[in-house]
Amino acid sequence: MSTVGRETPRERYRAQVRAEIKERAWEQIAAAGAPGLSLNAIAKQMGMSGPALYRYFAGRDELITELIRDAYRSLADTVRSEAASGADLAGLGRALRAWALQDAQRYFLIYGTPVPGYRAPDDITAIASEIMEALLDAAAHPAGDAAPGTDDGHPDARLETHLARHRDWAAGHPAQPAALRRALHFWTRLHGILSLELAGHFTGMGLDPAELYDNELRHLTP
Amino acid sequence: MSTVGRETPRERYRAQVRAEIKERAWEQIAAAGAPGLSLNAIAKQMGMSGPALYRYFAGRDELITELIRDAYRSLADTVRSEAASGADLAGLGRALRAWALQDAQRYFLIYGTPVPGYRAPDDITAIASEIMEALLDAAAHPAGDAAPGTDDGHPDARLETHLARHRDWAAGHPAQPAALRRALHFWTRLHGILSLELAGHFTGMGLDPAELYDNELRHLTP
DNA sequence: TGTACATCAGTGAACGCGCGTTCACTGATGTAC
DNA sequence: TGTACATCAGTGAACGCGCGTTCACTGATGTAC
Repeated sequence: MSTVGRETPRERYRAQVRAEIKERAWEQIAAAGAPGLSLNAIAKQMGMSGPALYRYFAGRDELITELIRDAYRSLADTVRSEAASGADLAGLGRALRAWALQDAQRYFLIYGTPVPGYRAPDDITAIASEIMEALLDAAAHPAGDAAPGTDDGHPDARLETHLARHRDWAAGHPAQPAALRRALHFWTRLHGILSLELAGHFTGMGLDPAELYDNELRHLTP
Repeated sequence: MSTVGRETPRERYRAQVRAEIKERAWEQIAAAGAPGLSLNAIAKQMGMSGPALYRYFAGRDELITELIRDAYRSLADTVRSEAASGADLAGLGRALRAWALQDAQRYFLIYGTPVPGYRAPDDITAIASEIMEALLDAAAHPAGDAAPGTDDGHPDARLETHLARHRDWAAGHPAQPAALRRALHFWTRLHGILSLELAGHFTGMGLDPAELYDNELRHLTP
Protein backbone atom coordinates (compact mmCIF):
# COMPACT_ATOMS: atom_id res chain seq x y z
CA MET A 1 0.00 0.00 0.00
CA SER A 2 1.67 3.16 -1.15
CA THR A 3 1.12 6.23 0.95
CA VAL A 4 0.20 8.58 -1.84
CA GLY A 5 1.39 12.12 -1.39
CA ARG A 6 3.66 11.18 1.52
CA GLU A 7 7.04 11.40 -0.11
CA THR A 8 10.12 10.24 1.65
CA PRO A 9 13.23 12.42 1.23
CA ARG A 10 14.72 9.72 -0.91
CA GLU A 11 11.74 9.65 -3.22
CA ARG A 12 11.83 13.41 -3.44
CA TYR A 13 15.50 13.34 -4.31
CA ARG A 14 14.96 10.67 -6.94
CA ALA A 15 12.20 12.66 -8.58
CA GLN A 16 14.42 15.72 -8.55
CA VAL A 17 17.34 14.01 -10.25
CA ARG A 18 15.07 12.37 -12.80
CA ALA A 19 13.67 15.79 -13.59
CA GLU A 20 17.12 17.28 -14.04
CA ILE A 21 18.14 14.47 -16.35
CA LYS A 22 15.14 15.26 -18.51
CA GLU A 23 15.91 18.97 -18.48
CA ARG A 24 19.43 18.36 -19.72
CA ALA A 25 18.03 15.95 -22.29
CA TRP A 26 15.74 18.65 -23.63
CA GLU A 27 18.65 21.05 -23.83
CA GLN A 28 20.60 18.55 -25.87
CA ILE A 29 17.68 17.91 -28.16
CA ALA A 30 17.21 21.63 -28.67
CA ALA A 31 20.89 21.90 -29.55
CA ALA A 32 21.35 18.93 -31.84
CA GLY A 33 18.02 17.23 -32.38
CA ALA A 34 16.78 13.99 -30.91
CA PRO A 35 19.37 11.75 -32.60
CA GLY A 36 22.12 13.68 -30.82
CA LEU A 37 20.86 12.79 -27.38
CA SER A 38 23.53 10.94 -25.37
CA LEU A 39 23.30 9.53 -21.85
CA ASN A 40 27.00 9.97 -21.24
CA ALA A 41 26.86 13.59 -22.31
CA ILE A 42 23.96 14.25 -19.96
CA ALA A 43 25.82 12.61 -17.09
CA LYS A 44 28.94 14.63 -17.75
CA GLN A 45 26.90 17.82 -17.83
CA MET A 46 25.41 16.98 -14.45
CA GLY A 47 28.83 16.21 -13.03
CA MET A 48 28.29 12.53 -12.60
CA SER A 49 29.52 9.39 -14.26
CA GLY A 50 27.65 7.77 -17.13
CA PRO A 51 26.47 4.58 -15.46
CA ALA A 52 24.82 6.59 -12.67
CA LEU A 53 21.94 7.42 -14.98
CA TYR A 54 20.96 3.77 -15.08
CA ARG A 55 19.61 4.22 -11.55
CA TYR A 56 16.97 6.48 -13.08
CA PHE A 57 16.31 5.15 -16.55
CA ALA A 58 16.60 1.66 -17.94
CA GLY A 59 18.45 3.05 -20.93
CA ARG A 60 18.46 5.58 -23.71
CA ASP A 61 15.29 4.28 -25.30
CA GLU A 62 13.30 4.57 -22.11
CA LEU A 63 14.47 8.13 -21.62
CA ILE A 64 13.44 9.13 -25.12
CA THR A 65 10.08 7.45 -24.79
CA GLU A 66 9.58 9.31 -21.53
CA LEU A 67 10.37 12.60 -23.25
CA ILE A 68 7.88 11.85 -25.99
CA ARG A 69 5.30 11.02 -23.37
CA ASP A 70 5.98 14.30 -21.57
CA ALA A 71 5.66 16.22 -24.81
CA TYR A 72 2.28 14.67 -25.52
CA ARG A 73 1.21 15.19 -21.91
CA SER A 74 2.19 18.84 -22.04
CA LEU A 75 0.31 19.44 -25.28
CA ALA A 76 -2.75 17.58 -24.04
CA ASP A 77 -2.80 19.60 -20.82
CA THR A 78 -2.45 22.86 -22.71
CA VAL A 79 -5.24 22.05 -25.10
CA ARG A 80 -7.56 20.58 -22.47
CA SER A 81 -7.28 23.42 -20.02
CA GLU A 82 -8.05 25.78 -22.88
CA ALA A 83 -11.07 23.75 -23.92
CA ALA A 84 -12.21 23.42 -20.32
CA SER A 85 -12.37 27.19 -19.97
CA GLY A 86 -14.81 27.32 -22.84
CA ALA A 87 -12.48 28.44 -25.60
CA ASP A 88 -13.53 27.94 -29.20
CA LEU A 89 -11.29 26.51 -31.89
CA ALA A 90 -9.60 29.84 -32.44
CA GLY A 91 -8.62 30.00 -28.78
CA LEU A 92 -7.32 26.47 -28.95
CA GLY A 93 -5.37 27.35 -32.05
CA ARG A 94 -3.68 30.28 -30.38
CA ALA A 95 -2.77 28.09 -27.41
CA LEU A 96 -1.39 25.47 -29.76
CA ARG A 97 0.82 27.94 -31.56
CA ALA A 98 2.15 29.41 -28.33
CA TRP A 99 2.93 25.93 -27.11
CA ALA A 100 4.71 25.00 -30.33
CA LEU A 101 6.81 28.17 -30.40
CA GLN A 102 8.00 27.50 -26.85
CA ASP A 103 10.08 24.58 -28.07
CA ALA A 104 10.26 23.58 -31.70
CA GLN A 105 12.08 20.31 -31.11
CA ARG A 106 9.45 19.26 -28.57
CA TYR A 107 6.87 19.81 -31.28
CA PHE A 108 8.87 17.74 -33.74
CA LEU A 109 9.26 14.95 -31.21
CA ILE A 110 5.52 14.48 -31.68
CA TYR A 111 4.92 15.60 -35.24
CA GLY A 112 8.32 15.43 -36.89
CA THR A 113 10.08 12.82 -38.99
CA PRO A 114 9.12 9.38 -37.72
CA VAL A 115 11.82 6.84 -36.85
CA PRO A 116 11.10 3.92 -39.21
CA GLY A 117 10.97 1.13 -36.65
CA TYR A 118 9.48 3.01 -33.70
CA ARG A 119 6.03 2.26 -32.31
CA ALA A 120 4.74 4.40 -29.45
CA PRO A 121 3.44 2.54 -26.38
CA ASP A 122 -0.31 2.43 -25.85
CA ASP A 123 -0.47 4.98 -23.06
CA ILE A 124 1.00 7.57 -25.39
CA THR A 125 -1.59 6.78 -28.04
CA ALA A 126 -4.16 7.34 -25.32
CA ILE A 127 -2.83 10.84 -24.69
CA ALA A 128 -3.09 11.55 -28.40
CA SER A 129 -6.76 10.63 -28.15
CA GLU A 130 -7.21 13.08 -25.29
CA ILE A 131 -5.97 15.82 -27.58
CA MET A 132 -8.39 14.80 -30.29
CA GLU A 133 -11.21 14.80 -27.77
CA ALA A 134 -10.45 18.32 -26.60
CA LEU A 135 -10.44 19.43 -30.22
CA LEU A 136 -13.82 17.85 -30.79
CA ASP A 137 -15.23 19.52 -27.71
CA ALA A 138 -14.15 22.90 -28.94
CA ALA A 139 -15.25 22.19 -32.50
CA ALA A 140 -18.72 21.20 -31.32
CA HIS A 141 -19.01 24.14 -29.00
CA PRO A 142 -20.76 26.75 -31.14
CA ALA A 143 -23.35 24.05 -31.87
CA GLY A 144 -26.37 24.75 -34.08
CA ASP A 145 -24.63 23.27 -37.11
CA ALA A 146 -26.38 22.53 -40.31
CA ALA A 147 -27.52 18.92 -40.36
CA PRO A 148 -25.20 16.65 -42.33
CA GLY A 149 -25.81 16.59 -46.04
CA THR A 150 -28.27 19.45 -46.02
CA ASP A 151 -26.27 22.14 -47.74
CA ASP A 152 -25.27 19.87 -50.58
CA GLY A 153 -23.55 22.45 -52.69
CA HIS A 154 -20.72 23.46 -50.38
CA PRO A 155 -17.28 21.97 -51.02
CA ASP A 156 -17.09 20.10 -47.72
CA ALA A 157 -20.27 18.10 -48.25
CA ARG A 158 -18.51 15.07 -49.57
CA LEU A 159 -15.93 15.07 -46.79
CA GLU A 160 -18.60 15.38 -44.14
CA THR A 161 -20.42 12.40 -45.57
CA HIS A 162 -17.19 10.46 -45.35
CA LEU A 163 -16.63 11.58 -41.77
CA ALA A 164 -20.18 10.74 -40.76
CA ARG A 165 -19.48 7.17 -41.82
CA HIS A 166 -15.94 6.88 -40.47
CA ARG A 167 -16.10 8.34 -37.02
CA ASP A 168 -14.28 5.62 -35.07
CA TRP A 169 -11.45 8.02 -34.32
CA ALA A 170 -13.92 10.35 -32.58
CA ALA A 171 -14.32 7.63 -29.94
CA GLY A 172 -18.02 8.04 -29.39
CA HIS A 173 -17.91 11.80 -29.29
CA PRO A 174 -21.35 13.18 -30.18
CA ALA A 175 -20.05 15.84 -32.57
CA GLN A 176 -21.90 16.73 -35.76
CA PRO A 177 -20.17 15.94 -39.05
CA ALA A 178 -19.39 19.62 -39.52
CA ALA A 179 -17.67 19.64 -36.15
CA LEU A 180 -15.68 16.52 -37.07
CA ARG A 181 -14.58 18.32 -40.19
CA ARG A 182 -13.58 21.46 -38.32
CA ALA A 183 -11.57 19.45 -35.80
CA LEU A 184 -9.74 17.66 -38.57
CA HIS A 185 -9.08 20.81 -40.53
CA PHE A 186 -7.85 22.45 -37.37
CA TRP A 187 -5.40 19.67 -36.91
CA THR A 188 -4.10 19.26 -40.45
CA ARG A 189 -4.09 22.89 -41.50
CA LEU A 190 -2.55 24.34 -38.39
CA HIS A 191 0.02 21.59 -38.31
CA GLY A 192 0.85 22.40 -41.90
CA ILE A 193 1.68 26.00 -41.12
CA LEU A 194 3.32 25.34 -37.77
CA SER A 195 5.65 22.64 -38.96
CA LEU A 196 6.75 24.67 -41.96
CA GLU A 197 7.29 27.69 -39.74
CA LEU A 198 9.21 25.81 -37.06
CA ALA A 199 11.38 24.14 -39.67
CA GLY A 200 12.26 27.57 -41.03
CA HIS A 201 10.66 27.18 -44.45
CA PHE A 202 9.14 30.65 -44.27
CA THR A 203 12.37 32.47 -43.43
CA GLY A 204 13.50 34.67 -46.24
CA MET A 205 10.05 34.67 -47.78
CA GLY A 206 9.19 38.00 -46.25
CA LEU A 207 5.73 37.08 -45.06
CA ASP A 208 4.32 36.66 -41.62
CA PRO A 209 3.45 33.10 -40.57
CA ALA A 210 1.17 34.49 -37.86
CA GLU A 211 -0.94 36.08 -40.56
CA LEU A 212 -1.31 32.79 -42.39
CA TYR A 213 -2.13 31.09 -39.14
CA ASP A 214 -4.79 33.60 -38.16
CA ASN A 215 -6.30 33.25 -41.57
CA GLU A 216 -6.75 29.53 -41.04
CA LEU A 217 -8.27 30.15 -37.63
CA ARG A 218 -10.78 32.47 -39.23
CA HIS A 219 -11.75 29.72 -41.65
CA LEU A 220 -12.44 27.35 -38.78
CA THR A 221 -14.72 29.53 -36.70
CA PRO A 222 -17.42 30.99 -38.86
CA MET B 1 37.27 23.02 -72.24
CA SER B 2 35.05 20.11 -71.28
CA THR B 3 33.60 18.10 -74.11
CA VAL B 4 30.02 18.07 -72.89
CA GLY B 5 28.15 14.88 -73.56
CA ARG B 6 31.31 13.03 -74.62
CA GLU B 7 31.82 10.77 -71.64
CA THR B 8 34.95 8.74 -71.24
CA PRO B 9 34.50 5.21 -69.90
CA ARG B 10 36.08 6.33 -66.64
CA GLU B 11 33.63 9.17 -66.24
CA ARG B 12 30.80 6.82 -67.00
CA TYR B 13 32.04 4.36 -64.40
CA ARG B 14 32.44 7.11 -61.81
CA ALA B 15 28.92 8.34 -62.36
CA GLN B 16 27.65 4.80 -62.07
CA VAL B 17 29.35 4.13 -58.75
CA ARG B 18 28.27 7.49 -57.38
CA ALA B 19 24.72 6.60 -58.33
CA GLU B 20 24.92 3.24 -56.61
CA ILE B 21 26.27 4.83 -53.45
CA LYS B 22 23.26 7.12 -53.40
CA GLU B 23 20.89 4.25 -54.00
CA ARG B 24 22.26 2.34 -51.04
CA ALA B 25 22.11 5.53 -49.02
CA TRP B 26 18.41 5.90 -49.79
CA GLU B 27 17.82 2.32 -48.77
CA GLN B 28 19.50 2.94 -45.45
CA ILE B 29 17.52 6.10 -44.88
CA ALA B 30 14.31 4.27 -45.66
CA ALA B 31 15.28 1.59 -43.16
CA ALA B 32 16.52 3.71 -40.27
CA GLY B 33 16.04 7.36 -41.06
CA ALA B 34 18.63 9.91 -42.07
CA PRO B 35 20.58 9.85 -38.79
CA GLY B 36 21.27 6.14 -39.33
CA LEU B 37 23.11 6.74 -42.58
CA SER B 38 26.67 5.40 -42.40
CA LEU B 39 29.39 5.52 -45.02
CA ASN B 40 31.03 2.34 -43.77
CA ALA B 41 27.74 0.48 -43.89
CA ILE B 42 27.18 1.60 -47.47
CA ALA B 43 30.66 0.50 -48.46
CA LYS B 44 30.20 -2.89 -46.85
CA GLN B 45 26.90 -3.33 -48.65
CA MET B 46 28.61 -2.57 -51.95
CA GLY B 47 31.39 -5.01 -51.20
CA MET B 48 34.11 -2.44 -50.91
CA SER B 49 36.13 -0.96 -48.10
CA GLY B 50 35.02 2.18 -46.27
CA PRO B 51 37.71 4.59 -47.40
CA ALA B 52 36.91 3.83 -51.06
CA LEU B 53 33.84 6.06 -50.82
CA TYR B 54 36.06 9.06 -50.29
CA ARG B 55 36.92 8.86 -53.97
CA TYR B 56 33.31 9.81 -54.65
CA PHE B 57 32.23 12.03 -51.79
CA ALA B 58 34.23 14.34 -49.58
CA GLY B 59 32.51 12.90 -46.57
CA ARG B 60 29.24 12.02 -44.94
CA ASP B 61 27.98 15.59 -44.88
CA GLU B 62 28.51 16.06 -48.59
CA LEU B 63 26.64 12.85 -49.33
CA ILE B 64 23.67 13.89 -47.22
CA THR B 65 23.59 17.35 -48.76
CA GLU B 66 23.64 15.71 -52.17
CA LEU B 67 20.69 13.52 -51.22
CA ILE B 68 18.76 16.54 -50.04
CA ARG B 69 19.55 18.28 -53.28
CA ASP B 70 18.34 15.28 -55.27
CA ALA B 71 15.14 15.16 -53.26
CA TYR B 72 14.43 18.82 -53.99
CA ARG B 73 15.39 18.34 -57.63
CA SER B 74 13.07 15.38 -58.00
CA LEU B 75 10.16 17.23 -56.43
CA ALA B 76 10.80 20.33 -58.51
CA ASP B 77 10.92 18.29 -61.71
CA THR B 78 7.72 16.49 -60.84
CA VAL B 79 5.88 19.68 -60.09
CA ARG B 80 7.27 21.62 -63.02
CA SER B 81 6.52 19.02 -65.63
CA GLU B 82 3.00 18.87 -64.30
CA ALA B 83 2.63 22.63 -64.44
CA ALA B 84 4.19 22.75 -67.89
CA SER B 85 1.53 20.44 -69.24
CA GLY B 86 -1.10 22.90 -68.17
CA ALA B 87 -2.31 21.20 -65.01
CA ASP B 88 -4.23 23.21 -62.46
CA LEU B 89 -3.56 23.14 -58.73
CA ALA B 90 -5.56 19.96 -58.30
CA GLY B 91 -3.38 18.19 -60.85
CA LEU B 92 -0.27 19.47 -59.12
CA GLY B 93 -1.64 18.30 -55.83
CA ARG B 94 -2.21 14.78 -57.09
CA ALA B 95 1.30 14.69 -58.50
CA LEU B 96 2.68 15.92 -55.19
CA ARG B 97 0.91 13.22 -53.23
CA ALA B 98 2.04 10.48 -55.59
CA TRP B 99 5.58 11.74 -55.29
CA ALA B 100 5.43 11.84 -51.50
CA LEU B 101 3.97 8.35 -51.20
CA GLN B 102 6.78 6.96 -53.33
CA ASP B 103 9.25 7.54 -50.52
CA ALA B 104 8.23 8.97 -47.19
CA GLN B 105 11.75 9.50 -45.92
CA ARG B 106 12.66 11.44 -49.05
CA TYR B 107 9.73 13.72 -48.29
CA PHE B 108 10.91 14.17 -44.71
CA LEU B 109 14.42 14.96 -45.85
CA ILE B 110 12.88 18.14 -47.25
CA TYR B 111 9.98 18.82 -44.93
CA GLY B 112 10.77 16.84 -41.78
CA THR B 113 12.40 17.72 -38.51
CA PRO B 114 15.17 20.22 -39.15
CA VAL B 115 18.68 19.58 -37.84
CA PRO B 116 19.32 22.55 -35.52
CA GLY B 117 22.63 23.71 -36.94
CA TYR B 118 22.07 22.88 -40.61
CA ARG B 119 21.80 25.53 -43.28
CA ALA B 120 21.11 24.41 -46.86
CA PRO B 121 23.46 25.73 -49.55
CA ASP B 122 22.15 28.42 -51.85
CA ASP B 123 21.62 26.24 -54.89
CA ILE B 124 19.16 24.14 -52.90
CA THR B 125 17.27 27.23 -51.84
CA ALA B 126 17.09 28.08 -55.51
CA ILE B 127 15.41 24.76 -56.29
CA ALA B 128 12.89 25.47 -53.54
CA SER B 129 12.08 28.69 -55.38
CA GLU B 130 11.51 26.76 -58.59
CA ILE B 131 8.88 24.73 -56.80
CA MET B 132 7.19 27.86 -55.53
CA GLU B 133 7.23 29.29 -59.03
CA ALA B 134 5.54 26.23 -60.51
CA LEU B 135 2.90 26.50 -57.82
CA LEU B 136 2.28 30.10 -58.66
CA ASP B 137 1.98 29.32 -62.35
CA ALA B 138 -0.68 26.75 -61.68
CA ALA B 139 -2.43 28.93 -59.14
CA ALA B 140 -2.63 31.81 -61.58
CA HIS B 141 -3.75 29.59 -64.41
CA PRO B 142 -7.54 29.81 -64.20
CA ALA B 143 -7.09 33.63 -64.20
CA GLY B 144 -10.05 35.99 -64.14
CA ASP B 145 -9.71 36.44 -60.37
CA ALA B 146 -11.54 39.02 -58.42
CA ALA B 147 -9.41 42.10 -58.00
CA PRO B 148 -7.71 42.31 -54.60
CA GLY B 149 -9.76 43.79 -51.82
CA THR B 150 -12.94 43.89 -53.84
CA ASP B 151 -14.98 41.22 -52.14
CA ASP B 152 -14.25 42.57 -48.68
CA GLY B 153 -16.52 40.23 -46.79
CA HIS B 154 -14.86 36.90 -47.56
CA PRO B 155 -12.57 35.41 -44.90
CA ASP B 156 -9.44 35.58 -47.03
CA ALA B 157 -9.64 39.31 -47.69
CA ARG B 158 -7.27 40.22 -44.90
CA LEU B 159 -4.74 37.58 -45.88
CA GLU B 160 -4.80 38.69 -49.51
CA THR B 161 -4.12 42.24 -48.47
CA HIS B 162 -1.14 40.99 -46.51
CA LEU B 163 0.08 38.96 -49.46
CA ALA B 164 -0.36 41.85 -51.86
CA ARG B 165 2.06 43.81 -49.69
CA HIS B 166 4.53 41.02 -48.95
CA ARG B 167 5.13 39.33 -52.25
CA ASP B 168 8.94 39.19 -52.23
CA TRP B 169 8.78 35.40 -52.04
CA ALA B 170 6.86 35.33 -55.32
CA ALA B 171 10.04 36.61 -56.97
CA GLY B 172 8.39 38.96 -59.41
CA HIS B 173 5.69 36.53 -60.42
CA PRO B 174 2.69 38.45 -61.78
CA ALA B 175 0.08 36.45 -59.86
CA GLN B 176 -3.00 38.10 -58.41
CA PRO B 177 -3.31 38.13 -54.62
CA ALA B 178 -5.95 35.40 -54.80
CA ALA B 179 -3.47 33.24 -56.70
CA LEU B 180 -0.76 33.94 -54.14
CA ARG B 181 -3.18 32.82 -51.46
CA ARG B 182 -4.11 29.66 -53.31
CA ALA B 183 -0.47 28.76 -53.84
CA LEU B 184 0.27 29.24 -50.17
CA HIS B 185 -2.77 27.30 -49.04
CA PHE B 186 -1.82 24.55 -51.44
CA TRP B 187 1.56 24.35 -49.84
CA THR B 188 0.63 24.55 -46.16
CA ARG B 189 -2.59 22.56 -46.25
CA LEU B 190 -1.39 19.71 -48.40
CA HIS B 191 1.83 19.50 -46.44
CA GLY B 192 -0.24 19.33 -43.27
CA ILE B 193 -2.13 16.28 -44.43
CA LEU B 194 0.78 14.61 -46.18
CA SER B 195 3.21 14.87 -43.32
CA LEU B 196 0.67 13.56 -40.83
CA GLU B 197 -0.20 10.72 -43.16
CA LEU B 198 3.40 9.77 -43.91
CA ALA B 199 4.28 9.88 -40.23
CA GLY B 200 1.44 7.46 -39.55
CA HIS B 201 -0.70 9.77 -37.46
CA PHE B 202 -3.85 8.68 -39.27
CA THR B 203 -3.33 4.96 -38.79
CA GLY B 204 -5.90 3.48 -36.50
CA MET B 205 -8.20 6.43 -36.96
CA GLY B 206 -10.27 4.61 -39.51
CA LEU B 207 -10.51 7.43 -42.02
CA ASP B 208 -9.10 7.84 -45.47
CA PRO B 209 -6.31 10.41 -45.85
CA ALA B 210 -6.97 10.53 -49.58
CA GLU B 211 -10.46 11.81 -48.86
CA LEU B 212 -9.11 14.60 -46.67
CA TYR B 213 -6.57 15.42 -49.32
CA ASP B 214 -9.11 15.56 -52.13
CA ASN B 215 -11.25 17.79 -50.02
CA GLU B 216 -8.43 20.29 -49.70
CA LEU B 217 -7.84 20.13 -53.42
CA ARG B 218 -11.48 20.99 -54.01
CA HIS B 219 -11.10 24.04 -51.78
CA LEU B 220 -8.18 25.25 -53.87
CA THR B 221 -9.75 25.06 -57.28
CA PRO B 222 -13.12 26.73 -57.21
C1' DT C 1 19.98 7.02 22.27
C1' DG C 2 22.88 3.57 20.23
C1' DT C 3 24.08 -0.22 17.52
C1' DA C 4 23.45 -3.67 13.45
C1' DC C 5 21.81 -4.20 9.25
C1' DA C 6 19.60 -3.16 4.72
C1' DT C 7 18.92 -0.09 1.08
C1' DC C 8 20.46 2.46 -2.53
C1' DA C 9 23.10 6.44 -5.10
C1' DG C 10 27.11 6.88 -7.40
C1' DT C 11 32.02 5.46 -9.01
C1' DG C 12 35.62 3.63 -11.99
C1' DA C 13 37.15 0.21 -14.85
C1' DA C 14 36.10 -2.34 -18.61
C1' DC C 15 33.75 -4.33 -22.90
C1' DG C 16 32.66 -4.24 -27.61
C1' DC C 17 31.15 -1.57 -31.13
C1' DG C 18 30.77 1.32 -35.15
C1' DC C 19 31.69 5.64 -36.56
C1' DG C 20 34.26 9.19 -39.80
C1' DT C 21 38.48 9.91 -41.56
C1' DT C 22 43.93 9.75 -42.87
C1' DC C 23 47.54 7.57 -45.02
C1' DA C 24 50.84 4.91 -47.65
C1' DC C 25 50.47 1.63 -50.86
C1' DT C 26 49.02 -1.74 -54.97
C1' DG C 27 47.36 -2.66 -59.29
C1' DA C 28 44.64 -1.72 -63.14
C1' DT C 29 43.36 1.60 -66.78
C1' DG C 30 44.23 5.19 -69.83
C1' DT C 31 47.54 8.44 -72.49
C1' DA C 32 51.67 10.06 -75.18
C1' DC C 33 55.29 9.24 -78.04
C1' DT D 1 52.00 -1.81 -82.45
C1' DG D 2 54.84 -1.26 -78.45
C1' DT D 3 56.86 0.91 -74.64
C1' DA D 4 57.09 4.55 -70.68
C1' DC D 5 54.62 7.15 -67.90
C1' DA D 6 50.59 9.29 -65.51
C1' DT D 7 46.16 8.84 -63.63
C1' DC D 8 43.15 7.02 -60.53
C1' DA D 9 40.10 3.26 -58.10
C1' DG D 10 40.39 0.58 -54.29
C1' DT D 11 42.82 -1.73 -50.13
C1' DG D 12 44.23 -2.50 -45.39
C1' DA D 13 45.99 -0.77 -41.35
C1' DA D 14 45.49 2.60 -38.13
C1' DC D 15 43.75 6.68 -35.24
C1' DG D 16 40.80 8.66 -31.97
C1' DC D 17 36.38 9.03 -30.54
C1' DG D 18 32.02 8.56 -28.17
C1' DC D 19 28.54 5.58 -27.67
C1' DG D 20 25.39 2.30 -24.63
C1' DT D 21 25.81 -0.82 -21.24
C1' DT D 22 27.69 -4.40 -17.39
C1' DC D 23 29.83 -5.15 -13.23
C1' DA D 24 31.94 -5.26 -8.71
C1' DC D 25 32.57 -2.11 -5.44
C1' DT D 26 32.34 2.13 -1.89
C1' DG D 27 30.10 5.05 1.06
C1' DA D 28 26.26 7.45 2.59
C1' DT D 29 21.41 7.29 4.09
C1' DG D 30 17.59 5.19 6.12
C1' DT D 31 15.36 1.38 9.15
C1' DA D 32 14.72 -1.98 13.04
C1' DC D 33 15.53 -3.41 17.44
